[in-house]
Amino acid sequence: MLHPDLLKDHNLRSTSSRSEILRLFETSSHALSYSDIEKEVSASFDRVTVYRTLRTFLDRGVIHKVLDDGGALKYALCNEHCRVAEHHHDHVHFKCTTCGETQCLDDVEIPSIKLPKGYKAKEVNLLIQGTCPTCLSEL
Amino acid sequence: MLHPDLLKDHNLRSTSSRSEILRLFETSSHALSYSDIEKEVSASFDRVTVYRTLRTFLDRGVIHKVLDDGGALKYALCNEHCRVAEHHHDHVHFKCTTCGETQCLDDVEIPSIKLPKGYKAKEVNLLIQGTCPTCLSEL
DNA sequence: TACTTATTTGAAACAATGTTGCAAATATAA
DNA sequence: TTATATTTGCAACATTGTTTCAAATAAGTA
Repeated sequence: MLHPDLLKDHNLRSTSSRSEILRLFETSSHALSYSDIEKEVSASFDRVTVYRTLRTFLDRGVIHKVLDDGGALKYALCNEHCRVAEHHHDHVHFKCTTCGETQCLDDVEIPSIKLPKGYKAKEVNLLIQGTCPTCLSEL
Repeated sequence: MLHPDLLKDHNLRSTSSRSEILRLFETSSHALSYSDIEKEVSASFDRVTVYRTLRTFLDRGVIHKVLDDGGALKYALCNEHCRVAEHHHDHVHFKCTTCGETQCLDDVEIPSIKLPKGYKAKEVNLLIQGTCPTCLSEL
């Protein structure tokens, strides 16, 4: 499941910060916030480098934003469905309000939404909040 | 359309900061961020009071959060559909990436989403981004 | 391999967003 | 009018995010 050439594929120079941060995304089951990443790499890289790496990954379509209704934005790896080639992006994320983790639900389709006249949609984000299977089973 | 007793209705003491901030929401056609509000009331009230008023309004169900994939969260007045009484909250918002304004689309229904087994939803937020009628007509 | 150049990084400074503790001020009820 | 619980302002702090610029480095070329 690892993509050793994901950087090259996106025309990005291979640097240790990018490889390391990419590895974090590849091995995480849930979306990561800046602070999640900072915790892991603060010994090796500067804060600013983390922010810049995230922005670069976003710009090149390596990761996408994951909405959060709390403090900070989160990010997750793009899959085949959300390549730049696609004419528009749909994302469904589930945030567990108990453990705080947010997962991409790639298999859930957003039914087509009928917008009022005059609105033109480019990107659709659905954030569902509730309790995840793990936390539900621990109640 | 103004609710002079919206504060009393929510068991909130009537203070000038609350009335003023509530008025901003009632007269705005789009969701407001902290900085939108701060711009209007900084001469009269302290920053902290604005943050605390927003939190109080959220806690009491006067306003709800409006997701944004950029800098800061936004807020908008709750309507009849999103009272605390309801067992769960559904929100549809449209953000125009040209003018930056976000509107509540109260008339748009979120079709029911089938979640994978084990997930329990409490709140659903749909953020649609694109171009609003006003900006479309100015192209 | 060594050189060249464009890109990336770290460090410092700054700006915006958001929270907490505490004393002073004020809304409401008696 | 007074008593009390709530709200406010202020100071201090914490987190999140950006910009500038010089130093370091990745990658292509001689």
